[in-house]
Amino acid sequence: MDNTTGWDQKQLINELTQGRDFAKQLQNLSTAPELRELYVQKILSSFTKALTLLKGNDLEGDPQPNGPIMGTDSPRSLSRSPRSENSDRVFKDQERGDISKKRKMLPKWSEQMRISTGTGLEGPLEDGYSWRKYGQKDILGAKYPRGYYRCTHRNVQGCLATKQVQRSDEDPTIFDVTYRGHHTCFRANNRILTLPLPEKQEQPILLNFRNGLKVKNENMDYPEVNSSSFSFPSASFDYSKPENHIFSPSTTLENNFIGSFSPPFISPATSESNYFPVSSFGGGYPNLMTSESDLTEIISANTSASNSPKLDLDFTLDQFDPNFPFDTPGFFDQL
DNA sequence: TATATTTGACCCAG
DNA sequence: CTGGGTCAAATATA
Repeated sequence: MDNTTGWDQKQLINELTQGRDFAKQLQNLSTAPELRELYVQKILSSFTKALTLLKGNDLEGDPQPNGPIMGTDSPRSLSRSPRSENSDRVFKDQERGDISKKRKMLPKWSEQMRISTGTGLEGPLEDGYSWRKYGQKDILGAKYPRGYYRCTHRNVQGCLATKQVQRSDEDPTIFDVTYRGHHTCFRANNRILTLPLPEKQEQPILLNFRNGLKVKNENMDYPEVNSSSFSFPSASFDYSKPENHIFSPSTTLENNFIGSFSPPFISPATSESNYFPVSSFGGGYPNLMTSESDLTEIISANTSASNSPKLDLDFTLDQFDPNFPFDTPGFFDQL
């Protein structure tokens, strides 16, 4: 481990310690849900920083996940045609390398969701997006096969989002869903989530939120760190306490959400059209975050698990204010 | 018909 | 070489 990456062990320890301390404080907080969120924030920040330190700077790359790289589109699908016979593998060359790199760069995170058998919800696990299955594989040591899904709109809009669904060995009610890449397709307005057709889709979604299990950010390189990620029990969210919160309809509502770090605008539905000004997001923060996308992933994943789509009400992208107050006190704090 | 799933083969990273 | 991820022809479904 030559330290060429330049991460400072001391700093790393510091970050981790800080994270631990915040967690402790969080533990001791019996009230003030807002403060709790704040600490969760800080913990996240610390670990994110620590991760960044570990990864070193050579890994960060990829400042623009959805950038023009895609312009080269998938050489595979294009020149793939006749795979049979001879030829075919003649012209793979550099294009392949390109693609595999791309694949590696795609942000990845996973969620575990439990379903109750008998509700009729079994495989698909609706999450508001439309997926198309493109493969299934038996995984070594796993009892159940893993399903591979990609966004339905890949061809039309080049949306590279994919997910894998793996049923747990011992607990068939638990599905491990790993998402990879952002949705770049437009089609998904929150409407889809907010007013999901009849009931078929609604049920699963609600179920997810009910049991909202855990969400973890996965960097592949450090699985151990990931395993220490946070879980958000169903009740991580109680705005049932008016207390001194001014629960006024418009303004405060937003504030409230933001303050408690549950930005509705990053709900699973909106996150795909996630082209909000990144600059304002990571602007003040150097390259501490591996990449904005990474962070975004965490956020969206979290919200998807703990935030009911019903809460989105009529929130639409149109309402999204580009001047979103990221400067909310405590937001990423000193990140 | 068009669109989605199934499924065996292909390809690449480790 | 092996295992995991993907492709695309065949098949199923609307």
